[in-house]
Amino acid sequence: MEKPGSAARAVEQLRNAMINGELAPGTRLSETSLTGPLGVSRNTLREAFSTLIEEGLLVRQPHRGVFVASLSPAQIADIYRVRVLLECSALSQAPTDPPRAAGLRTAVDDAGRAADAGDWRAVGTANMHFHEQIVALAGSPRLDSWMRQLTAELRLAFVTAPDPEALHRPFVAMNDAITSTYEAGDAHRAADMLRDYLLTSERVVLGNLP
Amino acid sequence: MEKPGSAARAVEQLRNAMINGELAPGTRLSETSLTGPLGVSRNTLREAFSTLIEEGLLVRQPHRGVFVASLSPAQIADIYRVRVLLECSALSQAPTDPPRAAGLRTAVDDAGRAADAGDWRAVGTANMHFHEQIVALAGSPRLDSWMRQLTAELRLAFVTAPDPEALHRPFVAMNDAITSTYEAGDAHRAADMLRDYLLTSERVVLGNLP
DNA sequence: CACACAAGAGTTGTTGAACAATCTGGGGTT
DNA sequence: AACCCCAGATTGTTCAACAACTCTTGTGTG
Repeated sequence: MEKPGSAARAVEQLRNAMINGELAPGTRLSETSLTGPLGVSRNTLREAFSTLIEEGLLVRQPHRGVFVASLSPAQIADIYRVRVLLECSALSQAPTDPPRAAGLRTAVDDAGRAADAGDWRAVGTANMHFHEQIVALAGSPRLDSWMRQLTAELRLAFVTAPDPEALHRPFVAMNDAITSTYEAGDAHRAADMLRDYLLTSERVVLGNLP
Repeated sequence: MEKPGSAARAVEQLRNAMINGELAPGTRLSETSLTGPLGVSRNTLREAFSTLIEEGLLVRQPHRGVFVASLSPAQIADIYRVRVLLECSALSQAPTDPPRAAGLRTAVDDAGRAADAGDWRAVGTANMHFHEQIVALAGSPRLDSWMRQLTAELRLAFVTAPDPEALHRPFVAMNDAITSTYEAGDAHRAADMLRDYLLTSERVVLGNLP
């Protein structure tokens, strides 16, 4: 068993609070007023801030404080540009003989179950997991880490969306179709589908901003 | 003018010390014994460590200390896999009408001058700058940031090389050729050349490990 | 009324010290 | 040689204090 350590625990709590929407983008995180609820000292809290800043979930304005990151349309467009590059490359170069679709399939199934239950936040989580699994096909730990960072940041754009169902539902079926195409051995066609998928996803996300 | 702040200054000093080879990979950085030379307190030093760990230049072994990262052959192979993906994509999709080769050209010139002077460390710096400029063609701030991180880590593999000339000299001419091909408007051929370039570079780096 | 400016409060940046938790190395025992 | 235990050293964490900076407020001046 791992022993998280106070700093790592604070990081986890803050990250979950942001993903669950309890901390809206743009809100200021005061150091002194957070030491109490998190039960850590100011120094440890600053260390937790540092890692979250490196992950892009927080931004620091010197001598002014740290704020929950809020993505501009330009930043979202940048994220999708990178996603197209990473995911399509990984999928089109993935082995097809045999295909390694186990991770994709479980993510798709999770998304389907969550959609049936109407839990759109869980659908979003499963969808992000699906895309992380696509990048995992490249077999690069570094790309995996970067992709996790991308999905974490992108979720900040989800929590403020007024219509989460519109944001996540259309993509469950697309995930299934892409996975099936890849399982059938046609990685390049799956990658083409994925590219279209990402472009429409970008439009949907940009259309759901405040 | 910017006012770096103590933590940022310590980060800069440590990073330069690593790039210049004064801190060999694998050496242990004791907290107490570094507060003196850097003139910062232990807490500030730990914050500096945190950022360098996030950048991949240091690694922390819990309750044992922080060490200068040393790249395993597998990690170097991973870096080159990612470089091929990023750089070749950026170059093949770069605009050719007109080509935006100004940044590339200045980096090539810098490398040439440093090679004439026999300053191989400066040649390596200019070469890394060349590749950062290639990724910059994609126009993505995020990719720029990731690429800077890659080059910084890769330099850790350079400082221990027994023959720095063999590590950097062959690539000055190749940079020139790739830039000329791109300037002539053939981005795809330039990308193909770059791919071969990177594969041979990987072999050279792996052959120059301790 | 509009505006510049100074004082004040509040927050962040940094330091130093203290204590707990953990690793390291050596000595003794079997 | 293998094992156990202990002292020393180092890291992990917290606390308290002060300096540096920002923002707000209030005041005086034109």
